[in-house]
Amino acid sequence: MTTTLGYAVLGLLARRPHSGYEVAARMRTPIGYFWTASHAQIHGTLSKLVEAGLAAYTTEPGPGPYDKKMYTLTPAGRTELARWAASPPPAPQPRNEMLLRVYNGWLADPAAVVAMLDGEIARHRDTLGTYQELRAAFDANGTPDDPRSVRFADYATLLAGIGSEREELRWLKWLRDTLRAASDSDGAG
Amino acid sequence: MTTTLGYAVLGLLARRPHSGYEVAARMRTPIGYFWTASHAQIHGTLSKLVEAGLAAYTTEPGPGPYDKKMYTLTPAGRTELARWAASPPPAPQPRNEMLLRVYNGWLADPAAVVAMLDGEIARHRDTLGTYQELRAAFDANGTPDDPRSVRFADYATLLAGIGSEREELRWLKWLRDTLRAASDSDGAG
DNA sequence: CGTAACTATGTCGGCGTTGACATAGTGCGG
DNA sequence: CCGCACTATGTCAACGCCGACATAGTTACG
Repeated sequence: MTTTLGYAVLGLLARRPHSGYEVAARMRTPIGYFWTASHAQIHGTLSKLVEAGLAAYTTEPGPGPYDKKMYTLTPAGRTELARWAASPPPAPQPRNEMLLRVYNGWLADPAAVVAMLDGEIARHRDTLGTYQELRAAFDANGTPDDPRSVRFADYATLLAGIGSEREELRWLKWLRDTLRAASDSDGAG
Repeated sequence: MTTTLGYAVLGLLARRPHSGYEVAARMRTPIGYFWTASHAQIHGTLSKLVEAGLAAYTTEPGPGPYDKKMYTLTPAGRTELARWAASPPPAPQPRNEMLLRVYNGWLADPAAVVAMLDGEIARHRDTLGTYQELRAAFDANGTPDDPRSVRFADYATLLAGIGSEREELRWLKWLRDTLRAASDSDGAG
C-alpha cells in the first residue's frame, strides 16, 4: 500500500500527531536506530500518505513562508499499519560495509586494519552506552510487562539494539585482538 | 574512487579472475551474505572499473550473442582496494524492517505477530545452519590462524554472520515467547 | 523431440534516496 | 546589531538499485 518509509511515518502518527518537521526529527531519534530518511523524502511521503487516505492534516499558521501542517493517522491508516506490522517481512538485502572491508583486509597493512577496527569499536561503544541509558530510564519506571502497550514495543526494539551492539562489539574486539597479536609477533620476531 | 559495489567486485577479482556471470553468481553466494547486487548492476560496475583502470578484461568466444569477458584486477585496483579496506567506514544507515514491524506490533493481534515471528525464526535458523556447515568445513581443514591469509578473511566474516544470526535468534525467541505467554493468559483468563 | 536449466552479456524504465538549494520568521548569545 | 540556531516546508538533479526485457548457444532430462 505504501513504502516502508510510509509505515515508519504512520508508526509515529499512531503514537501522536506530528508536523513534518517533527517527523523528520523523530526519524533521526529514535526511529533512526532502525530506519533513516531525510526531510526531503519525508515531505513527499507525507503527501502520498494523505493522497492514499492513510493520513490527514490540519493547517496552522507557522513561521516562514509555508503554513505548518499537523498530520494525524486516519482509521484506514491505523488498519493498514496493523495489517502490515504482522505481515511477514521480505528477506532483507544485507548491506554491511564493515564485513566487506574485513573480506578484503588480507590485502592491507594489519596495523592499519587494527586502527580502523579501534575506531569502529569506539563508535559501537558510544551507541551501546546511549541504548543502556535509555534502558535504565525504562527500568526506573518499571520494566514494561504488557506486550500490547506502546511502551513494550519501544522496549523490545531497544533490547534488539542492545543485543546486536553487544554482539557486534564482541566480534570486533576478537578480530582486533587477533590481528594485533599477529602484527606484534611479526614486529618482535 | 568507485562505489561500494565496485569494491565488492574488486574483492572477488583479487582472489581470482572472474567473468561477469561468475561475479553475479558470487554476489549471491558468498558475498550475498553481506552485500547484494543484480547482474544488471554488475555489468555496469565492471565497465566503470575498467574505465577507471582498476580492472581489465580479455575476450574469449562464448555461447550466445556476446563474447565472454574474463576480468582481472590491475595493480592500481589492488592498491586502491587495499587502501579502501583499511579506511574508516561511514556510519551505516540502519534499515531493519523487522524492528519497524515490532515498533508497530502493539496495534496488531498478538497471535498474528507470534506467527510472523515464528516464520522469521525459521528463516534465521536455516541461515545459521548454513553458516555452521561452512564453519565445520573450515575447521575440518584446520582453523585459519594466519590473519593475513585470504582464508582467515573469509573465516572472520563467517564468524560475524554466525554471531549476529545467533543474537538475532535469541532476541526473536524472547519476543515470541513473551507475546505468546501474554496471549495465552488472555485466552485462559 | 521438446523444454527446461545453465552459460553469458547487454539495455531500459522506474523508484528510493541523498544532498543541495530556496524561503522566511523567532529567539538567543556575543 | 550581527549572526547563528531553530522552526517549518518545499523543489530539483543525480545516483544507486531492481525487475523486466532481449538474445542465443549448450547440455541434460523426460
